[in-house]
Amino acid sequence: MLQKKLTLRQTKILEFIDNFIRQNSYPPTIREIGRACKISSTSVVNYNLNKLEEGQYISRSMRVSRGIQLGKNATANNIVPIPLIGRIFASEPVAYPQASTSYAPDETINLTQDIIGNPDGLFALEVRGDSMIDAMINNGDYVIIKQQSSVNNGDLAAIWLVDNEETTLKYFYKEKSTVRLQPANPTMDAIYVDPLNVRIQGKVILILRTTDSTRSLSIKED
Amino acid sequence: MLQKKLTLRQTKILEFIDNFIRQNSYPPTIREIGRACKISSTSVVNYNLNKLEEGQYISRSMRVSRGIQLGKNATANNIVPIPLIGRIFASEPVAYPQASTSYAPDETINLTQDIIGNPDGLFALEVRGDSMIDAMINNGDYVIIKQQSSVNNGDLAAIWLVDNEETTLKYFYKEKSTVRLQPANPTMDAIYVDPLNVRIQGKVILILRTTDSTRSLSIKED
DNA sequence: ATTGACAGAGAACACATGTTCTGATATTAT
DNA sequence: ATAATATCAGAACATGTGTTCTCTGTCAAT
Repeated sequence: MLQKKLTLRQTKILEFIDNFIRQNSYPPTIREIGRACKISSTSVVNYNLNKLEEGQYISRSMRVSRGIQLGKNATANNIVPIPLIGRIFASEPVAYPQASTSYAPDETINLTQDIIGNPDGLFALEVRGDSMIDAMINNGDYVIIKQQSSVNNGDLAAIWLVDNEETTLKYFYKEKSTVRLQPANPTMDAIYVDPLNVRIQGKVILILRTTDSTRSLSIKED
Repeated sequence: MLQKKLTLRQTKILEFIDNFIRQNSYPPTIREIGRACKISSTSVVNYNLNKLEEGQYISRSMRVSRGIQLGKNATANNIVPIPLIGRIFASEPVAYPQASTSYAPDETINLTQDIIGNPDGLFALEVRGDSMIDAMINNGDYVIIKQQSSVNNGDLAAIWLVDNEETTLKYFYKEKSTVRLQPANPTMDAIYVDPLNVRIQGKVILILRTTDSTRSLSIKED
């Protein structure tokens, strides 16, 4: 899809719509747009809105007041709720999210789609204890993990070590006959384990750390 | 604030508004609500909307079509755009966001309000190089900082060291006559500096790390 | 210079929409 | 039971709001 060039006025209108929705959580009317962008005529606003719709910057619902939505060529910031399904301790397995269609976990972490990308199969874990310090992850951090049973070389993965009966977060490298697990902290040495000993639980997508001790990460609870 | 009990009709209305907004990204009109909830009279819808507003489930903009927002007793996840104003290098000062009213930065990081709390005075920095590794912050991480000229003891702060001419992120402790800057990594020692040598630039609220190498943190650019 | 496409201004129209009034019915307290 | 209060229905009203029409001005191509 060719991205059409916008006139100065159209950019101004688009920005105003974006800000207006962010501020009021409902879209502006044609006249409100005109007032903000110094356009006296409603038809001119209407004209430019149609141009914006042609370029997929917005989409309009005809004959509907405030019937403007931001299109895919504007900033699309959908909120994605990520279920917080547990905490990583040193020696406990990670509980998987049940594949229930109507997931309604007690706690969720809300992020925007532009940060986490495809939200499918994502879940969040809270890190407890210092067991993950070799991955440069602190006590209290949240890790957002994409659930998958294999990862590429170099990915930071959540790995269940069968023998040790513990989950660690390390960079994964498959070598000839062993698996090298490289801590993120360069001052620490890698460990080498038998492939049969590793169960890949997922790939770490994001690490979230709130550093304000006066208020912990506020999470929606029921 | 006491949570008022809702009638069946009010719950139905609230649910409809929630779904409608999720689907259309603009709020419904009074008549649309009435049609969906089988209420023939607009005044009855209006009446119940006022009740919902009293209970903080929604808030209304008087005399505005579709002037309904979900209140704090409903699910309220406002997206907060945080301007990305620069990158921390080892030996460069941090540029502050200009206090322009019409802020329209080239790049923003979008988070939800429940994560970052009060969005005032927030800005984001990208960490470049390994200079922050003693704060357990990696190259490529994003730090979200609340702009303030003083911090409490124990806060993780962005500090400009005048003599060294560099910005570091360290835990701040004011002691009798010196300032102790404690790295987050417990294997590293604290440094002690003269209070006159430190310029507090802000307090670190959040650290964001994308670990997926195949896709970097996508940020809105113009 | 002439044309045609594009952008804009202003006015008018039709209808959508929030508001308000009167009165009826249900629910609750005393 | 009776009064008081809450909820509802219907209608009427004023204004908000999208749409459309005509006319004007700008700018590039011929």
